[in-house]
Amino acid sequence: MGRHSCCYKQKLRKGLWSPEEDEKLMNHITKHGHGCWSSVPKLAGLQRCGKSCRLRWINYLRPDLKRGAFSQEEEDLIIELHAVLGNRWSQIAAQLPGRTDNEIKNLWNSCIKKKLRQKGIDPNTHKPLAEADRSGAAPTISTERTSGSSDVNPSSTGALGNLSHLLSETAQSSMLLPVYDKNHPETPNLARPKVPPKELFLDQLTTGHESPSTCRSSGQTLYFPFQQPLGYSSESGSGGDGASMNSLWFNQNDFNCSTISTVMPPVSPSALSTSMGLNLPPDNPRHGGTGIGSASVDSFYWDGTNPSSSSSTGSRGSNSLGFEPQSTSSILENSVFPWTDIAQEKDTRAHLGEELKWPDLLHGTFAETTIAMQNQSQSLYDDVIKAESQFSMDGMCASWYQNQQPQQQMQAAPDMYDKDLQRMQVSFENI
DNA sequence: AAATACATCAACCGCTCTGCA
DNA sequence: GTGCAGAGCGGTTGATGTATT
Repeated sequence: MGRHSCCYKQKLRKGLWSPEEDEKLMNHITKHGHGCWSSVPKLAGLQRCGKSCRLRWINYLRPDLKRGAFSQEEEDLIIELHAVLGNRWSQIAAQLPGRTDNEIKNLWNSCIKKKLRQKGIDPNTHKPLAEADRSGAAPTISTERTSGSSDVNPSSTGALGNLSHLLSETAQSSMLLPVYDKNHPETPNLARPKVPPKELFLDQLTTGHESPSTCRSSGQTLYFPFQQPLGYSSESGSGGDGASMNSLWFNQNDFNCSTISTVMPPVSPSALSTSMGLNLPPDNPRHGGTGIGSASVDSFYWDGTNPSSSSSTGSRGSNSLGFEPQSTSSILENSVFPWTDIAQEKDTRAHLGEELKWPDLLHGTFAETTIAMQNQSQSLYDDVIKAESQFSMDGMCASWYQNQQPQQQMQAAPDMYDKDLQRMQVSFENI
């Protein structure tokens, strides 16, 4: 264990940051931005390596950081995201405004893991411990870098692991997924959104004509425009008996769009209905989110070309669901992100109650709290914008995407998706 | 009150990825 | 195509705080 290469050149400080160091770094970045991190310590007058400065800024000094305890909603979201993403903390953190990957990682390792085990859930597989034991399978979400970092192993268990089942179920759930067909050049490739949109449904995947390999997130997350809340219990009061617990887990037989959609914040069907212009058939329990396995979605599409109409062209069948993308602010106003208020409230309480830390003094905790409250909506707005920019689907969003996305983001899209698409492709080949 | 165990969290380390010359 | 440097990520460690004995 040697000192990091960038620290060899000179004797650099290590360990905890002093208030003076924090202030120097804060002042420097506030005035000049961080620019090249390796030059920050020199410019800021710090005996630290750039890496250390970066870490300190990202994890502690950044003004948009949310401090205080995690809300239950945040924890639930982390669990759901972890089920899909594995130990990709940075991607999980991207879904939690104001939270850092380090913070989430610590929470997971110190707290959530334990809670899940107490509930009888294997934190690695998100399945009941008993079931995991029976299968004798190794944890599907590896914690060892040598085994391909922390990717979810789709060949065994876990949310993505159920994708094969999902694909086989798509006769009853023609759900849109980003797909790419190299044999069909006209197929809209997400990586090249200028190609005209074309609706592709999951059932096309099952024909073997389509590969999901264009669905990719690069340091980002897969996004799906709908969400069924998963049943991870907020409370552990049911005890550790996996059979009696009220928590739900990702079961291979239960995987469906709700599982995939866990990468989106929890959104109730009603919220979708009211907030996103999603028209849910009132008497169709399949859309009611009554539980895992009940969320199969019939032809479910997003008509980006006609955002004002919920009965726009392209719907398939009488029970097709047309929904329209509304403005993000509208979505927020309608509480599509239900944790927001709760988290804010809890965070505010935490702010008021907890001992002031040095950065709080630097920023002025109370002022920051107020500002944070004021900025929360904007922050979430930005986050959603970011999320929307990362989400793209064939046929569903291409035209909307073209209308909404800045040219820069469109150009960035190809690279955004390549890596994880490759991973997914490999995974699918192994199914 | 002291010792010990446990929990939490900030920071470090090594690795991979990416952009550039 | 190759090598280098910077950025970023995830795993791990160690210090500190808290609870328990």
